[in-house]
Amino acid sequence: MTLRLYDTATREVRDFVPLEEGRAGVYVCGLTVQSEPHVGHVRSGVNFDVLQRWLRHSGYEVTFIRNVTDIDDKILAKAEAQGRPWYAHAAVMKRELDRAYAALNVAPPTYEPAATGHVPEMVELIETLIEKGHAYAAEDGSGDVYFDVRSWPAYGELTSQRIDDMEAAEDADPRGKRDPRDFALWKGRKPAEPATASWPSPWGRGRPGWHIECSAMAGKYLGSAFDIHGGGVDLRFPHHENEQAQSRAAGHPFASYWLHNAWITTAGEKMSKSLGNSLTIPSVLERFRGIELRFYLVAAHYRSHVEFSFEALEESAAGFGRIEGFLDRVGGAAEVEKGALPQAFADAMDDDLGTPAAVAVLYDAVREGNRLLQAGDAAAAREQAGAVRTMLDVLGLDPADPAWSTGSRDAGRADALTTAVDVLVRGLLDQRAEARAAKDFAAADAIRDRIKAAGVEVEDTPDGPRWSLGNTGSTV
RNA sequence: GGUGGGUUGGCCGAGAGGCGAGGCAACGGACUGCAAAUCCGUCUACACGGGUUCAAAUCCCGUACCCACCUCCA
Repeated sequence: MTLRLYDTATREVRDFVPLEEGRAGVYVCGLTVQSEPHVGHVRSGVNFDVLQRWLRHSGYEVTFIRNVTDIDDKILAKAEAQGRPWYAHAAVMKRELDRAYAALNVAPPTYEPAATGHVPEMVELIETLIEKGHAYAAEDGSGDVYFDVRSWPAYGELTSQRIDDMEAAEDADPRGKRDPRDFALWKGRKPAEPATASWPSPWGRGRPGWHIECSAMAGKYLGSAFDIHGGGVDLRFPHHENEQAQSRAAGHPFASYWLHNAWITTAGEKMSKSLGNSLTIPSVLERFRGIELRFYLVAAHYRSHVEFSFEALEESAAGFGRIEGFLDRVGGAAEVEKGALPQAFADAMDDDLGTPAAVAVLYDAVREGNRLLQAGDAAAAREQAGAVRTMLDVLGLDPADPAWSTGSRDAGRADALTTAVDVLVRGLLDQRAEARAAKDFAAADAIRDRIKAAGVEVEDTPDGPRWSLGNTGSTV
C-alpha cells in the first residue's frame, strides 16, 4: 500500500504522488508568536510532526517548513500593553513555543522562517501581482495594497465557496478597497504604530499582510510548486484560500495537497487566544509528562475533533503506562533493539495517517509480548519489544529517545534523584525480603505500605521486586 | 444566508455495506503468602424516522441536536 492522504481541496483521500520521486516538500503554517502556546497549537505541531516522521520512515527526503509569524496586530498590541518592543515580545513567545515543541518531541523543521526576515520576498511577490493585474495600491493614500478578488475567477475554489455567497466582513473598512472581500497584501504604516514595525516598500513604509507571508516563504524554500500544505482547519478560509489565490495568480502552481488538522476544544469551546480559556503547555506539563500528552494527541486521528479533558488524558496516560511497563519488564526501552515495523501498522499509517489503528497494532504487540514474557519466552518477547519500540519511534513516542530528557532543564537533577531514591528504596526492599523469607508478612506489608505512601509502587517479579513511581498523577 | 464536519458501548476513541479496532474503568478467573503487574474471559454499541439491499453503524431521503469557517485564530 502506498501513502494516501485526505486532501481538503478535493475532499477525498488520494494517493500521495510527489512532484519529484523520493522527495516531499511540506509547508505548515506555524504560529503567530503572541502568547503562550496551548494544547490546541501543539496538536497541529504534533500531527504534522507525525506526518513528517512517516514520510521520512517511508523513504522520502523531506523538506519541512514551518513558519513563524512574528509581526501582526496582536503582537503589537500585547507588546505595547507590556511596555516592551514588539520584537522582544515576539522573541520571548517564540522561546516559549520552542520549549513546548521540545517538551512534546516535535522535531524542528528543516527551516523555520520568520515573516520579518522575508519582507523583500513579499514585496517582490506583491509587485508581480500588481503587474499581472491582480492587486492594486489603495487610492486613499493609506499605503495599503489589496488583492483584487474579482480579478481571480478561481477565488473560493479551495473552500468551495462563491464570492457572492460570502458575508462581507462587518468591519469591512472600505479604505479604498474595490470589493469588501479584497484582502490586504501590504498594510501602510499607521502613525500610532512603532517605526520599527514598518519596512520600506514601493508603496511607502508598512508591513506585510498575514497571507502574503506564507506564499512568499513557501515559494522561497519549496519552490513555486510543492507537495503538501498543512495547518489547522480554521486556516482554510481565509488564510489558505488567500494564499492559494495569491500564489496562483502570480503564476505559481503552489501546493498539490492540503491537509488540515481538526480542533481540540475544552468544554465544547475551541481553545482560542481571544476566549482566554487556553490550556497552556506549561500548565498541562505540571500534571502530565510530555510523552503522555503527545500520546494522547497521537492516539486520536488528526482530522477528528477532540474534546480535551484531564480525565481523558489521565486514561490515556494509564494506557501508555502499560506500554512503558512492558518495555521496562523486557529490560528497558533503551536496551531493546528496534525491530521491523509490523505491516498492519504501516498500512494504518499509509491510510491517511491512521494513528488510532496504528496504536491498536501497538497494543496488540504489547499484549503478545507480555504473554510471551509470562510464558517464559524472553527472546520472543524481546522481538515484540523491538517492534513496539519501532512503532513508538515512528510516532515520536520512543521513551528512550534522548529528546525526552534533554528537553528538561532538570533532567540531570532528576537522574540524580532517581539514583538516590533507588538506593533508599532498595534498602527497604531488602528488609521486606528478609521479613518475607521469615514469613513475617505483616512486617513485609508494612514496609510496602510505607513505600507506597511515599508514592512508590512495588511489584514482585520472578527476578525480584521492582519499584516505579506510581500513578500519583493527578486526581482531577 | 453560504460552506464544511459531527452524533458509536459506563467513559475515551476507530471503522465506513457482511468479518466483535483499540484503550480506560468495572466484574469473574489464572498467577501471588496478600497485593501489584501480567494474561484469559465478561460487558456485542453506532442520535431518531423511513428507504435501498440477501445483508446497513456504514449507502439514500427526511428529522433533531451539536460544532467549525465565512473577522485575528492550530
